[in-house]
Amino acid sequence: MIDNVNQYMKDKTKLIQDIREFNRFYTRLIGLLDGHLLDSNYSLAEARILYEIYTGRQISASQIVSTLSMDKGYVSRILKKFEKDGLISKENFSTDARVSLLALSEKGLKVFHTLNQASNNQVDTLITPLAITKQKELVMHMQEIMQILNGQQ
Amino acid sequence: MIDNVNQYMKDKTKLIQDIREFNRFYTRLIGLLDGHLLDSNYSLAEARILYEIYTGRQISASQIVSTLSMDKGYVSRILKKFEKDGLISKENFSTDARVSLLALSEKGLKVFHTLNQASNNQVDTLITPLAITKQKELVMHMQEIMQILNGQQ
DNA sequence: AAAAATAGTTGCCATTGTCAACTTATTTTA
DNA sequence: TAAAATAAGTTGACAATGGCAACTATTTTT
Repeated sequence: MIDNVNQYMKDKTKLIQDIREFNRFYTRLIGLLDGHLLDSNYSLAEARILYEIYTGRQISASQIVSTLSMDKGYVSRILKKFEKDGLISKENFSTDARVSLLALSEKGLKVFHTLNQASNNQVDTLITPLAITKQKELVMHMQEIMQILNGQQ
Repeated sequence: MIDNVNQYMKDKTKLIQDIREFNRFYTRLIGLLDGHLLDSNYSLAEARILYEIYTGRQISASQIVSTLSMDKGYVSRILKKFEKDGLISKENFSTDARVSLLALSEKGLKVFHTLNQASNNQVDTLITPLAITKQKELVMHMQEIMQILNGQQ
């Protein structure tokens, strides 16, 4: 009985180590990918926010804050910069005057597509050396991980 | 023929989108894990360097620079802080006077273990809700991803 | 032996990010 | 329904992070 508990603990410790190895691996990988994204005038944080606005269409600042776990002051400033650069438009949310809904302007969409294309190219470069079957396996494993960690997709 | 090429492009575009979705997912996850690590006096960059010294034992600054893709000036400063805090010792490398070999001191080891334990606990919390079989599957998928992206493990 | 390259340090500086206080609007509670 | 609590967003102040280039001291290359 005690031995079973011990064995369980050892197994779990091993699993935790393995997960952390992956985390380090992927931290490095993402660091490389994101680092070189910075040929543009936009930082990683900015690109992430831009992405949220793009997919969210009519998203509020506080939604961005919570999905990206960023400081609201920080997000506020970035949004201000986006406005100054003409990347987004704000619209008053009908039923709550505290809230503005954000959307990309023409120009914002253009900037987004540029960044997006750059990111696509990086991932393309990453997987191009792999056989197509390997590429598909890779994605499959990624989706499984998301499924497991999310409960569902 | 042309159709085959088109189909191939479409498939690849889809794969790239899927990979980027995972990257965003994992960026958020790692952000959450690392963010809360900062109850300590050490930043993520510092923790990563500490980890490299721990596992590398007798590692040089330039090795850290290259494995973590960090600026050498930045690394130099962090190492100086570690020395000031008494976390590391430097030893002259016999055959090259430009190089020092770094190792954790007693105290450095203690700090490392504290940070390490905190990280372990976070991962533990992450996977505890999962059935053990799911935990094992999770790790398996992670290892497959590393294998695929690294060519070999 | 001169030139080029490498390891590491330092100064300078811009960006990034955190925290708390504050305003305005909304929701909850008594 | 008035007061209190909460939420959205802004702003000021400031610290932490990190990039870049110049520099010294070695070592390697030509």
